[in-house]
Order: sequence, then structure tokens, then C-alpha cells
Amino acid sequence: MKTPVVAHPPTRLSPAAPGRETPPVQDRSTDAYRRLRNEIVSGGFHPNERLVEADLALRLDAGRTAIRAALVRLDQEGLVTREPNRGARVRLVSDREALEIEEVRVILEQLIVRQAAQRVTAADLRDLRRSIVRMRERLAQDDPMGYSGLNAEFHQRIWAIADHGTAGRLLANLKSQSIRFQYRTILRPGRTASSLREHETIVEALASRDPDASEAAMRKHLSHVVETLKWAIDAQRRQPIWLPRGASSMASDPG
Amino acid sequence: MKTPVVAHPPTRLSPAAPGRETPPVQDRSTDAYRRLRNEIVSGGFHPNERLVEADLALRLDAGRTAIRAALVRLDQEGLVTREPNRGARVRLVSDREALEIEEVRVILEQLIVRQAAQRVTAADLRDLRRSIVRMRERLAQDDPMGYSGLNAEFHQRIWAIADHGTAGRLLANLKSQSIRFQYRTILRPGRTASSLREHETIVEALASRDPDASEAAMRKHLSHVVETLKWAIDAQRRQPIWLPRGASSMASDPG
DNA sequence: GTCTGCCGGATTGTCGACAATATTAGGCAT
DNA sequence: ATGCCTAATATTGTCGACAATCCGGCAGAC
Repeated sequence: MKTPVVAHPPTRLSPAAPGRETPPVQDRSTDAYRRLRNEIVSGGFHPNERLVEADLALRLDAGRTAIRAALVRLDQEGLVTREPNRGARVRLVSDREALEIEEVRVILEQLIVRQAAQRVTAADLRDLRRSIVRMRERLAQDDPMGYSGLNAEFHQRIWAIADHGTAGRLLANLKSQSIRFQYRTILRPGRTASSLREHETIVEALASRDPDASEAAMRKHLSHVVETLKWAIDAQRRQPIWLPRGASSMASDPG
Repeated sequence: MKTPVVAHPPTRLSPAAPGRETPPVQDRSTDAYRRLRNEIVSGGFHPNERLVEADLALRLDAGRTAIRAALVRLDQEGLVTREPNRGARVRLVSDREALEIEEVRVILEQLIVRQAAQRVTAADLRDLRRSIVRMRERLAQDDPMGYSGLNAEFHQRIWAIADHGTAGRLLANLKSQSIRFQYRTILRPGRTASSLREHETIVEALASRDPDASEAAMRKHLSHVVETLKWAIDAQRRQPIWLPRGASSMASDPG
């Protein structure tokens, strides 16, 4: 499938494409980490799938050392689990955990939006409103996937406004852990439309720079998200649906 | 100081003390991680101190590989920072960050105590009350350090009752990052006494299994903690005091 | 037929060596 | 003395090799 990689020619950090600036491949380990992380978050692996170091090394064209470091990071980050001498697997977050995560997310977003209300600038508001417009477009086109992406962007924008490093980091991390569940929530009929309305309310509250109103709007929004999540989990229990990349959610090793 | 370690005799994982069960030295890497983490959290290094891999390897009697893995974990955990090709340093959390962390802690503890109120058992309450009694003793003996330890234990007990894995993990992590600041807050005169009263209120609220009351009590408690933290930071600005293990908070490299 | 113990392949864990990079020190021109 | 260039040193990053461990299958005992 791929050139077998000539057993690594004398260690060369930059691939050295003569005429072209080497993109910031600062260090192989971080690079491997980023790519592996992406693959996991974007659903490139089955939940609970085994992550064999040698395989990944081949796949990502990196040394086992780099892969190993990446796995350690991902473990600490909660995206994979590692058992001594037994290797790593992509971590499967249970339904219960997904709810826990969402609970935490709710309160963190409240904290953040409150802070955002005190710092928001005119330019920020303009950007937020543009986000809203684009979301409205997606809604009109009946494109829930596209909407979901914009939704994520919308929330991240608020994090940026709040400029609360600690909370922002935690939120980003939590989100990456529970991303698998978000695919399901967006399927609920009518959810997109109400979500958009709630977003509009949040922007209005931010525009008036009212922390309490902003927090309330956010709380209301997220309470509906939690509700939708519960619905999705229940639906899944009743009749499992396909995940973005195959495999029943219980998949361990195919016997 | 220590036997120079005979250049590692043929790799032996278990120290193999014949008659004795080898204590769970499962893997050297995790072991190094734990010990290094302890040293950092308990103030064994100056803030911002450089962490040279080779030195640590000697100090902890571990290979550089193990140290390296440990540093990666600690980096992800926020206890050290690593710059490519420049090594690791114990991370210095700024005053602002300390406040951010405390803000997040406040809301997480609220979430947790609320959940705890719904799950607390009679045995739990007994334990909590015992904690209180011991704290009262420390207060009577005018032992703020001892009180501080019990305080930490008290809160952890509540985390355990709530059984909220996600929030618990985050809290533990945040706490380890900001631990340096806690040394200062306990110095405020009279704080210990009011802290104890607030703890008593929390226990009462939990005893009545009232989530709202519990949350309110916790909020009140932590708002005072935040206030004390601000006070401590201000005091520090006006006149730096000694940290538990030397060095001004700005210490980078001694020239 | 089932259980137990042993063997072999697969995979992880650790080390030592070396390359890559940053940092410091010294020399030289100005 | 000041500042820049270069050599020497210190430290990190990566690899390949090998030991340790796990897993599954197979033979033999009962």
C-alpha cells in the first residue's frame, strides 16, 4: 500500500524537500501525538480497539518511541487506556461517564459565559452573530452535521472571549472524550431548530453584557443538551444505530 | 550517598527478595512518575526549576526512559512544562491562574456536594463527623498545618461520597496544581476557626440530604476560601514570605 | 473429556548509543 | 569594553536491540 520506508535513512528530522519549506514538523513525537489524537477523536478507531505500538508506528510513519510518548499523553488525557504490559486501547466512555462529562461541561460553560459577558467586545459580538447566521443557513439546508460543526465553533468562540485558560482547557478535553456521543444527539428531530434559538438568546444576553442573563441562557441551552443526550442514550439502548465508523458499541475483540 | 548502582545488573524487574513478596513495583515508569509527582507536589523543587532528565534518573534510580515518560505525563497533567529541545521545568502557576483554578474548583465542588447529598449514607456521615472532631482538635492545638491536611481529607471524603469520577479526577488534578498557594492561605489569622464552622454547616446540610442547602453551604465556604486566597496573593505581593522550600517565587536560574 | 503445565509467537518495557539541538565559553575584530 | 562568530559542552530526541511479559495452543495426565 505504501512504500515500505527504506528502514529509515540516516536519521533526518526534516524530510528535506529541497525547494519547499519544511512545514513545522518540530518534533516527531508531538506530531505523532497530534495525528493519532485526530484519528481517535474523529472516530478512526472502534471504541475499545487495541492500539498496537508497532502497527501505529508503521501507519503514522513514526518510531515506536514517538508512538509510545503519544500514547502516554493520550492516556493522561483520557482518550486511551493503558494497562501495564497489555498495551493501549482507545478508551470507551460509558453512558454514565458521558452524562458525568456533560454535567461538568454544563457548569464550566456557565462559568465561562459569565466571564465572557464581562469581557465581550463589539468585534466579538459581530463574530458571534456571523456564526449564528451561518448556523441558520445550515438549518435551512437541513444539514445537521454542518450545524454541529458550527455549534462547536460557536462555543469555542465564547471560550476565547472569556479567556479563562483553565476552564477552557478542561472543556476542550472533556469534549474530546465525549465526542462520540455528540454524533448521536444531533440526530434528534427538531433539536437543531431549538438549539439555534437558544444560541440566539445567549448572544443577546452577551450583547447586553449581563452575566446573570448569560449564565441563565447558557444553563437553559445546556439543560436541553443534557436532555437530548439522555434521549440519545436511551434510543441507543432500545435499538443500536450505526456509529460513524462501524462496530457495535460493545465491540471488543471479534471472536 | 547511595551505592552507585552497579551499572544495572542484567535487567531485573522484580528486586527478587527471596523470602519477601515483592511490593507492587509493577513498572519502573509509573513508579518514577509517582515519586517525581510527589516530590513536585510536596514542594521538593523550586517553582520553575529545571528538571534535567539525567539528573532525575540518577536521583530516582531509574532509567532516562522512565523519567521521560514521567515528564510527559506530568506535562499533560499541568505540573511541569516542556519546551521542545529545551527540557522540562516545574510549572509555575501564576496568581491569575491560581484564581482561575479556584474558580473552577468552586463550581466543581458545588456539583459534587450536591450529588453527595443525594447519596450520603449513615456511615459516611459518621466518618465526616469524625473528621470534624479531629479538625476541632487541631484547631484547639493551634496546628494550622495539621488542620490543612484534615481539610483536604474532608473534601476528598465528600468526593468519594458523590462518586463522580469525572469531577473528582478534575478536582484532584486542579488541587495538585495549585497546592503551592494553599500553604499561604492557611496562615491567615482566624481563618481556621471559621473554616471549621463552615465545614460543620456542610455536614449538617448533607445530613439532611438537602442538595440545595449543601450546595449553598459549600458555596459559602469556598467563597471565603477564594477571598482568603486573594488576601494571600495580595499579602505576598506586598511582602514576599518564604515558601515551604526556599526560593523567591520568581526564581529562575540563580546567576 | 477436562485440566494442567509448557512452549512459541506477539507485544510491551527498558536500556545504551548516537544524532540533533540548545547553551555556554572563548577568541577576535572593532 | 562591546559585540559577533565559532568551538566546546550540555541536554534532549530518536532509534535499534533485547529482556520481560502476556496470550493462545498443544501435549500429556487423570
